[in-house]
Amino acid sequence: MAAGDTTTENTLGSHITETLRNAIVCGEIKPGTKLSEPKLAAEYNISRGPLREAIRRLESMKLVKYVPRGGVRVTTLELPQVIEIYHIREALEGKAAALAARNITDDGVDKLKHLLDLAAKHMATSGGAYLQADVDIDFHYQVIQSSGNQMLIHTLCEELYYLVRMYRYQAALQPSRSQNAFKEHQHLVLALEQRDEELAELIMRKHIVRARENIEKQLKS
Amino acid sequence: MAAGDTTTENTLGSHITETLRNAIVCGEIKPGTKLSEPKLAAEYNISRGPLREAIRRLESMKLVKYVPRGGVRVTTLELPQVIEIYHIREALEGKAAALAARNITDDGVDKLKHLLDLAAKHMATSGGAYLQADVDIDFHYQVIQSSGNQMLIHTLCEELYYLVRMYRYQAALQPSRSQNAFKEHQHLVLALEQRDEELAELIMRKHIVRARENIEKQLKS
DNA sequence: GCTTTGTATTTTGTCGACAAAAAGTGGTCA
DNA sequence: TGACCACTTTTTGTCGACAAAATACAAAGC
Repeated sequence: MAAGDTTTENTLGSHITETLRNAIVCGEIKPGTKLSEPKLAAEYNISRGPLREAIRRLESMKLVKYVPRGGVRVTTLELPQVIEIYHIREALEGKAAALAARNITDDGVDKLKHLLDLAAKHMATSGGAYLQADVDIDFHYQVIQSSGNQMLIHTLCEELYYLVRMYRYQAALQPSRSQNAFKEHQHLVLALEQRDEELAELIMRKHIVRARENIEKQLKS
Repeated sequence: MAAGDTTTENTLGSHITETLRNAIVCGEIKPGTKLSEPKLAAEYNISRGPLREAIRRLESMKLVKYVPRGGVRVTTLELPQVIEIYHIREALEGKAAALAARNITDDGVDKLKHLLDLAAKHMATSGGAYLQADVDIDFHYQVIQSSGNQMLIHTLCEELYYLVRMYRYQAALQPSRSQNAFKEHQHLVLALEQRDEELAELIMRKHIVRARENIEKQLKS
């Protein structure tokens, strides 16, 4: 399983949160579906209390949209929303890269290099499908973690990234940009190794801008 | 009342959320306090159901910290956390300014100019206390709204800004930087009027960097 | 045939109660 | 005196039930 999974908390509420979160992210519960509390409670053999707690948490991850007295519906990701997300990623991950350049340890750099190695092997064996693999997301997670900014880490990894994953599952990105994306990651590691904050931020921002442009281009067909 | 207040939703849960949110932001419930569910429920004459819903929402605003089976405590803002927040603001509001330069209407520019006028009057009458007034926050809200990015607007205005306000209430910022901050706002409006994305982003980022540096300097005494 | 109105059903919002876990209390023994 | 243990109290997690609101549906009127 990829990075970023929260530890289980031994309570029904957090367990059902994870279950529903995965189901939504992976598309098992389709976008636009209305989440009926009685049905879900029956399905998972729990009462509505913990279920409502889970729904509130999914709401803060923006995976569902809640209308008072109207129930909740699974978020539908249309192109405009995806573009919005990528603008936020550009700003936030750019800053994360800058902070990482300031705070990353030699050990952290090694971890990133290791992930690049894994990616290279993966691309060699599976015909260049870098972006579809979890190793890409793992790379971004590692950079974010290296920023040392706890609130930034939480905002990105526990709130925004579930939406990113959700989009990936339903978009099934073409691997066309894999070669470029991989090289951009290599550049970023170089900048981080030199502790160059401005360059790291610039590279990360361009990386995400290109990803967004690729999505826009792709979704016009 | 300042901008950014959510509309009431006619449900006990959202009502108690607003009540508690205001109480925490204004410092009526002190940082570090444990929120006891039975006591709060008795105090506000509601059951624990809606109260728990409110707590989950406050959690997503990062106003309280929740430990499973350990209850919730009101967030304590120490200098490191405040610095983290300002780094995120720098990235997010910088991007908001850039998007605003792209999307703002002439009407939006007029609104910002009107806020500058209000600020000028306020400074003239109350001896330069610009930053302490809500008109400063209103200005930032208006810029963010002009970005047109709904998710960015929500992230900043409904999640991050309550923490910013909370810090303001407990820090009682000195008005020393008011003159400079006001001028920086003027510069930003100029850039927005010219629809210069890069300049708007740069000005906003510098503006927030300076605010952060001011806080760091001030809190070393 | 389409709209509208009134009824039935489902669903959400809210409550009070119980069980398990945590925190607090007091007493015993080294 | 201080550490450890048993017991009590409080608090959290969970459940089932009820009322109001929303939805679905059927019959009546145009």
